[in-house]
Amino acid sequence: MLFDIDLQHLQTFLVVIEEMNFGRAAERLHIAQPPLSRQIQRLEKNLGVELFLRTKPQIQLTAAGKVLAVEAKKILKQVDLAVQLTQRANRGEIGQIVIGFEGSSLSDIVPLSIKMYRQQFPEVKFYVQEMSTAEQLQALHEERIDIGFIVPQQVNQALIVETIREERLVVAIAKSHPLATQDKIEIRQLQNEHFLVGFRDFRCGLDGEVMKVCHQAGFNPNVVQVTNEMQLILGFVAAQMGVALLPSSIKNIVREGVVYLSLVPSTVKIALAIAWRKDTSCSTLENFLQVVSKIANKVS
Amino acid sequence: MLFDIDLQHLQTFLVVIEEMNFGRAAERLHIAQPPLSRQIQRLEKNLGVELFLRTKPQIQLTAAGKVLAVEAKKILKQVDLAVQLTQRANRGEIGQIVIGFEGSSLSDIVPLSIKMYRQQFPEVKFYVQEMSTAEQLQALHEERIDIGFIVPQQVNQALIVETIREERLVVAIAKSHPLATQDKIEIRQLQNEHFLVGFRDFRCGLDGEVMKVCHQAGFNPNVVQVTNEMQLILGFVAAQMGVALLPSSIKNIVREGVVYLSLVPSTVKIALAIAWRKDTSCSTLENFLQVVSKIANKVS
DNA sequence: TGCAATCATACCTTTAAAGGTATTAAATGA
DNA sequence: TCATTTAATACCTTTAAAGGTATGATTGCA
Repeated sequence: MLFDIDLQHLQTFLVVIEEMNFGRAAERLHIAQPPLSRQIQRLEKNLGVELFLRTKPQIQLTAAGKVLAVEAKKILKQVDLAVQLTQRANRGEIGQIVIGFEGSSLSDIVPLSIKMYRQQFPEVKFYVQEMSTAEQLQALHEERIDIGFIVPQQVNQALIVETIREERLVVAIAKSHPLATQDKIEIRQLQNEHFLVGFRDFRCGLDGEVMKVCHQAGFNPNVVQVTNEMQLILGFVAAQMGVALLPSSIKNIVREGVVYLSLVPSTVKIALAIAWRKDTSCSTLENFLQVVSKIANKVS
Repeated sequence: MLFDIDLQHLQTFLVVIEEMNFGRAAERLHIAQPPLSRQIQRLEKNLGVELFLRTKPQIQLTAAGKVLAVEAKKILKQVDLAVQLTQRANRGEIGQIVIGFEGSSLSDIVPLSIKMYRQQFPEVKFYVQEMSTAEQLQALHEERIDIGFIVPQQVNQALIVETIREERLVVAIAKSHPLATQDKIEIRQLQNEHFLVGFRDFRCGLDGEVMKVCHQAGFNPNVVQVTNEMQLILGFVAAQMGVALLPSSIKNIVREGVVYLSLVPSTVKIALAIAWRKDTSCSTLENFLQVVSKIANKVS
């Protein structure tokens, strides 16, 4: 075999070099001198190279021995580092977390969670991307994201979904709009407005909830598919292109030209959930999940 | 022990990763599946880290496993390199040779030997320095040089001295000097001249031979200690500061203003020898010694 | 010449790991 | 539900290496 090299032997070899004396080296290693001699002999045999000249009063390193001395130190250092890194990864201290989110969660729970998590695990990297609930579920299966902030729904059993809060809905409407003078509004009052929604399907996620609310109020909303990005939606609202139905935490985002009206009755709610793969082997994620729960309890 | 990591296990681990299947990996390693499973288990136990998720149809790497996969590859590569380097050093293919020389050997035998040796071992570095025979013997003991080109003499038994050639002596004299018109000269004709010699002692080496030759001719030379460097000596000769007695191979160095006169009788000779440590463990040097012998036979 | 130091050798015991076969357990999928 | 796949477990043998003690060989030094 090519790698008939034993790290233990390399370590022993370095101790012998430090002492330049088999007896003392053996003492330092808490073994007798003959076993140590044989360990070095075995190393030499495995390499096919003589490492020491056994000149009597004082042994000497051969040229090859000097080369190996340098290399062995490097190897042991690298092995040590590898063990460290592996164990740290195991404890979730290093690595990365890719987050998907839809809607308003970015306005409070996601940044707060990341901030708190960072205090404990500063070396974990975050990648955050906005996508619809449906896209997130797909991305979770394909392992493109590690955790999704979604509107809860029935999912494949490979995933776990945990609702972390419920929010009331608010209507984002242009400040100049006639209806904007009230601060409460009923859904039926909006039946002639354009509803700004995302590009994707309406069967799930935030847009799905919007459709459901309208249908329950007895009308089919006049939707305009614009974008999934919350900031852009608000931009379109300000530009008087329509109204948007959003979770109330959106109120954290104050935007010129846009006002938020509470939707009545207040029983109309939308839930936010986190979803992740059941078989996740990632301690980074497990630790993050705990932080998210803690933050969710505080915020709501 | 810290390094209870077995390189064999790391290699096995990488094969399992490539196959992502214990059975196939075992097959590739020509062992049965249970021993392979145990090897991975042992690796995991030694690290204190789970590397695979044994999900049934398809195993998965954990986050820590992914980290180790990267590190293990690096380690194995480095070990491989270390073995290569050590073995090459053992064969004398890499390393360095420090040469000391006195007198004229630099004008032919040293550069020719280095040139020939380089063809076979291009990666060995050479360091060449001029010093007297006495200094070289000291430097050999202190391992500051690996081989010396000296005027042969009795040495400590830790060194080996091997004469490689004998040369006649020539007199380097200024072209303008009255004696420079002849092309042979007897030593007694120089008894009133200044003899340019090195800084160091006259009991051995080239300068020692010069003293001996003069004493045998019945006079005590009028010496001027200038420098050990041959090129500078020739410079002083050209500047008419005196004459120098040098081995005939110095004639390879043609210098404006300096002529070389053969010394008669031609029985007056000086030997050149190489010296090295008996306990040298250096294959680079052993190979170089062979080359030097070959060159010495050709040149003389 | 004999002593001290130092590493190698011989010979023994113990231990750990590797390797094998047979079987079990779990999970998927038809 | 049953067959199939796949890894783990149980149990065994063999082997290699580690460890020990006693002793021998070499060499420098007093």
